Amino acid sequence: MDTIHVALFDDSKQIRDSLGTLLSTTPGIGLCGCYPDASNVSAKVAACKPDVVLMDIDMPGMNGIEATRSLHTERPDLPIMMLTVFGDEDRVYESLRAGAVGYLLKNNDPNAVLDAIREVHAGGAPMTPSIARKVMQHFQRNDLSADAEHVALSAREKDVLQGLVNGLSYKMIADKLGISFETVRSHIKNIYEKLHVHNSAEAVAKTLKGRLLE
Amino acid sequence: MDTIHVALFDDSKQIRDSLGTLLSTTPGIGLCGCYPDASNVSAKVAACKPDVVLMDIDMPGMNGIEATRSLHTERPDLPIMMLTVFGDEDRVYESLRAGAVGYLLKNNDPNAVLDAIREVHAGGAPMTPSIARKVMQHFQRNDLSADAEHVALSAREKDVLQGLVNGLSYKMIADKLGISFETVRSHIKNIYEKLHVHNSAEAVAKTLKGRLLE
DNA sequence: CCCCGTACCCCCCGAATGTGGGATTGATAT
DNA sequence: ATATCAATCCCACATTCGGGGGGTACGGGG
Repeated sequence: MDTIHVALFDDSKQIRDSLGTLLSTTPGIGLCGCYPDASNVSAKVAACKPDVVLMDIDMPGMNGIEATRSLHTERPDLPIMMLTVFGDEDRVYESLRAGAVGYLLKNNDPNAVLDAIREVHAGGAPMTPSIARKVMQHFQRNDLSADAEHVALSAREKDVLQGLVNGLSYKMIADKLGISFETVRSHIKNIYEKLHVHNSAEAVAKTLKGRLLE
Repeated sequence: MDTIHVALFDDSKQIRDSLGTLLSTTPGIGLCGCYPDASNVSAKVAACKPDVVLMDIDMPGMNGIEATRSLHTERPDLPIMMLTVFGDEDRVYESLRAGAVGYLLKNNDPNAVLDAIREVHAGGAPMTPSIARKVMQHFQRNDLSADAEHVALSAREKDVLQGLVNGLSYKMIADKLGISFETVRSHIKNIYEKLHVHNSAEAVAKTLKGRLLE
């Protein structure tokens, strides 16, 4: 399978025509679907089976961000790349949060477009440095609190802690793990001591902020 | 201030010489410090006052990742860029988590190095698509749970919830906010109803996963 | 004017939690 | 072999929570 099948969503006929032609005439890349809007996006994608989706951010009806969110929820492994114009960083950022893996500027030169498609298909995430920086800020923000602590929890303690994070009561954790209520309490005591906390809320907060369950 | 001051940490004399020469002879960029190791990194940085730090990942003594973590904790706004060799994605990724904003391949051509420095100084985050994809995966992972919910908490409810996240008991929250214990309980009850949760652990988990306090 | 949401306060009661002791296994390290 | 430690279980006790009521005051919309 060496041809990358691409589906294109864009309300501008001009873009569809120019990008569509580019894609279908490039060896190794094929246009398998071309749509002016993203309504029923999952049905359309199911019909044309693309390897990569190009999605305009601005579209009438269902906009590209919502379509991306919906499609990404359903098909997390299908890479979606946004099409946008220069300077629309906020919405690009929103799109990335919604599940897009990268984006393309519409006025990019044809080679950049093709490169980006190949890159995405190969598992990359093309983006400009300024967007990457925004992403990085979110990415790093959490590590401030529990940075160096690196607590060593046993496997069983992690199970119990995961239960707490999921909002389960001691009894429910016991049932779920097939152990006794008292054992859960024991584990919790040990966990609290290791984390230096005194209640479940603080334990969960420390767990999530410090990514102790990864 | 149009000259970008760069500090360079690398244990290889060859790299220090070649990169150092490149940096000091380029208009608009200046080398303000050049060190073979990252011990006492914050003192060194305080001494030479760089705008951008270039940090080798591999160094004897304190390695570049730890140095980055320490420096980033102390000076979150100082951009740090890692120096590495091709294929070391895991450690690049770790570095980004530790606070670096991007990285450079050591065998990059000189123009790429200079471009990256300028980009970082301008607020960008240069990285290759494959690293960006890794970052994106972490970035997107959280939003799955509480995506569309977007609960509207009142200002006071957020105060109380913040208290829970900080591990405070009802009584401590009451003291901190200068309201009565019973009022805290009222707020908590309302919060639980809005979040559809039944205990503090679940509330904290939902809050942190869904970013409800931003 | 009345309704609704917000913030604030109060009571009761049963269930859950936090903390302080234990104990017993089995595996692993010394 | 002996110590250590994770994992399992148990009890007792005080405190905290969670859910159910109830209330006042204030302000903005309908």
